[in-house]
Amino acid sequence: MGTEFQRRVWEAIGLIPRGRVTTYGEIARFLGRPRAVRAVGTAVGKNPYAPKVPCHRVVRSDGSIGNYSGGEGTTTKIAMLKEEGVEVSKGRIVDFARKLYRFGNQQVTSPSGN
DNA sequence: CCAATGACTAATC
DNA sequence: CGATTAGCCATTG
Repeated sequence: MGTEFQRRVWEAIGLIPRGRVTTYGEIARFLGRPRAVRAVGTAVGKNPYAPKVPCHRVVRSDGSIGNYSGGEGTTTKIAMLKEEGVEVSKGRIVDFARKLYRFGNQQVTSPSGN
């Protein structure tokens, strides 16, 4: 199903915690192709695991909703986000900076932290 | 392989 | 802030 690249994108999306969102750029960077945002967008759009992969948690870099292929499109996307606690106002994520999820956010218990 | 496309992004007007 | 342009990359014909 799909290519390696696409699978990686879908997997990355699966790592997004509920109530949070991420951007195509973050995913692209996570995959090691920070300039392949277009390719990421295309891959997400081809995501056959619609409900399986929380692709609705992927928004634009400016906090705007972006696009969506399922249901009523962006409307459904916004509705699902709201269900998870992500408010959307005027097509933009409310408090985007705080809702944004970044990969590699993993806290590495620094051995000599400090 | 070349050309076109797309759930994007950043810069400019 | 809205509209346009150019850049970028994987996928598809």
